[in-house]
Amino acid sequence: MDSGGPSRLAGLVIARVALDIALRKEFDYLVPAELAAEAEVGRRVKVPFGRRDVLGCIVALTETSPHPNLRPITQLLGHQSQLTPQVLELARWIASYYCCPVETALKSVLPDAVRKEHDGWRERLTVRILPVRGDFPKLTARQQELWNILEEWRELPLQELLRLAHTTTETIRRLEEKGLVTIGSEISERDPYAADVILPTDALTLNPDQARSLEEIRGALDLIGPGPMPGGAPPSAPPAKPTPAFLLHGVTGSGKTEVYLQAITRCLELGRGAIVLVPEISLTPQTVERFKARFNHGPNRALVAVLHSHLSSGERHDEWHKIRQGRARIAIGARSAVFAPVHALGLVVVDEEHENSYKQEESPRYHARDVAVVRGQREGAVVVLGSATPSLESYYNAKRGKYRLLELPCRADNAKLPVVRVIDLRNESRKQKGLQIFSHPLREAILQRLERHEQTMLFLNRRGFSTSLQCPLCGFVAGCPNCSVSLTYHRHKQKLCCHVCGHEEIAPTACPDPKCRNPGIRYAGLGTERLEDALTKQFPKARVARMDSDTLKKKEDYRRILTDFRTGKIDILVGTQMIAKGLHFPNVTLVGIIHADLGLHIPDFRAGERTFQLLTQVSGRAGRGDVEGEVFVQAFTPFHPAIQYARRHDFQGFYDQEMEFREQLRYPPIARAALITIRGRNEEKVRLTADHVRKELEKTLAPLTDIIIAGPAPAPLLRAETYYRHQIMLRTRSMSRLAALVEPMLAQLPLPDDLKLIIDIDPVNMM
DNA sequence: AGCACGCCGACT
DNA sequence: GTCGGCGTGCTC
Repeated sequence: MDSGGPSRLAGLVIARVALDIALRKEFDYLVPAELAAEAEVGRRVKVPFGRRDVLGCIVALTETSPHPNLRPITQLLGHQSQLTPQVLELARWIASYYCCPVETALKSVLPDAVRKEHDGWRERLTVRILPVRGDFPKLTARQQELWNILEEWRELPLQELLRLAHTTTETIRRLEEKGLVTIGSEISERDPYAADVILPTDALTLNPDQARSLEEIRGALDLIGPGPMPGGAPPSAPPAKPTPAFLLHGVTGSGKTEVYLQAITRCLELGRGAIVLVPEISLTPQTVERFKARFNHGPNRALVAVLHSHLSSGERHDEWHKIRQGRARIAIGARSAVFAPVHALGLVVVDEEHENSYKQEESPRYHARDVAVVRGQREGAVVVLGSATPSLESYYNAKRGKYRLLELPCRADNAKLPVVRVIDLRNESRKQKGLQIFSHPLREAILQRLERHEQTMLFLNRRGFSTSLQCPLCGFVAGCPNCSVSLTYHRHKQKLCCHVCGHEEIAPTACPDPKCRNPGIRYAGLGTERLEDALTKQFPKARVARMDSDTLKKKEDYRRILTDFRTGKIDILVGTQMIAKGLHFPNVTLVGIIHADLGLHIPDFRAGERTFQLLTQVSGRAGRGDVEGEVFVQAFTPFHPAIQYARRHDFQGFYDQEMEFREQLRYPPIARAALITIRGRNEEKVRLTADHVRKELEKTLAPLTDIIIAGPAPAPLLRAETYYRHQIMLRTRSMSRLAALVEPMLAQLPLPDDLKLIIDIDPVNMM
């Protein structure tokens, strides 16, 4: 072949490959004839790259390439294409919308466990009985015992057999020699929930609101029609106009999950699969169990596959393949499960759609809820977003008809929403000498619950014992050496900890300033650790447990504490926002929010929205049985709208009020935002570069008439993990137009290599 | 991302 | 005279 011109050989197959390294460039390779039959778009490959081998993914097949001297693909990985065309297209959309290289988007779309060069299947030695030919050989007692067990199981992994029969490999070898069994290596699928006993459940009776919502969703599902049945008619063409996503706004305890479950039932009846997204934190055994209990029984075992970060790499590999091979029709998982390669996708549910954990805080900085909506649209699947406290973005979309609003205004069992009392901590500190952690009414309420053997949950969104360590004589405050925050005292560890970078140091007993050395150093501010301590002192008879990321060291801790609480071994559960999510315990009749305005004064335009959501969610933990619940909200700014609307369970009121503010300042959801951060160790350099980036942006974005460029300004947390950060915020009506202009500009912008530029589209965390 | 090529300072 | 610093550029 001549080496001067492009490769253009008739009948020759050329694969365009996106490599696993983010080069913003795709490379062409020859497909050797012996691989041609199997090479398809979406297949992972190993290719030569320079003097080494690199893994990548075929993104297109062609017959021509502008490049001479193509090298051949070394190897096709796995047994089938790992990326369905739909998921590949989704990755392309993510790259263009979230301004990142396609390679980066592809990385998120396939779990690491599936991207590896070698198959992730677990092979185990397995013992299987053989049909007995001729006379049954004579066996020793031990061998006979073993045979009896094997006759019952027919086939068993060697390790399990050893455990079951209390014997050794040698005995099994004897049976093999006698021709009774074979020992072979076989793929054995891991099942992360193997140990769980899950009893099947039937559909619950819906109340009228639930039934109406379900009818609407079913209607939309029927409209997209049946999926490809095995051997049946081909699937009907997707409707020309996709159904808008549903926003299911249901108060806490309104039975949203039952609506999802019954919608999924219809989806399965249509021969289609479903994805259920839940925030990582609520991906508890209870949640998974609820889905498995409804769908994982009868002839259709392994219908539900689970994807989340606590699985081992091998478990994740196997769960993913269950979905890819069509053995699982329902994928349930956190953020990245939105990419699950579900066959004939019919329904995507995003539970607690307002949750910030759906936003990935590293590139690609996608929002799983928004990706779900886009995926649904493209694949003609129905999307249901559910929340008791929808994000303003979603509610706004519902108001202007982009989503269809479904409402569940009542609790499913007709229980009343709890009575919420707001306590003015300013008055309390005047009445009592100094500030008490528990106001008088809250203390009385706790005592009452202890007497009545009812349970209490106390919520404080701050870990540790004290927020800061201060010397009252010289004014010294212990700060983090790497970040611009003060260190939190953790008494149990006897350490000062940075909640931003994880830095820890021994807690001093005197002022560390050599000129001061004052032993009267003070710990100020309140965290969950101190709250727990105060409880055990003030209510010595109460059994108290704390749940925050400090007490959940092991995988099982979460489950253990919740089980203890459920079974009544704990009277009072203290925790951070971890306890705000989806847990329901009928015996909890009191919820106390120790410091409601903690998150209210952080410099973030969503501070009010977050507080409203948190208060509403936490309040929702109270009173789900037949006893009415009571909530005490302690606050220094009791008349703040976020607190007052939450007190009245008035989402609509909060929305209207908050939207006025967003409209005035043209903040999301009125406009869309993008946050550009420049970070580096030299603050001056960061500042100057940020100024320069702004000038470049002004030029590039001139065609956008509605653009607002704010900043650069120091990030609210100026220094984090030793890096100084300055930010520029962009706002516009059309993010896709902005992204299309900004991405190429940033890609070719020369930056000093000790600086990094990060672009975050639709940012959630402004710090 | 890696790795080579390439052009200027302190070593055998 | 050579080893080695990391700037620039390339890999189908």
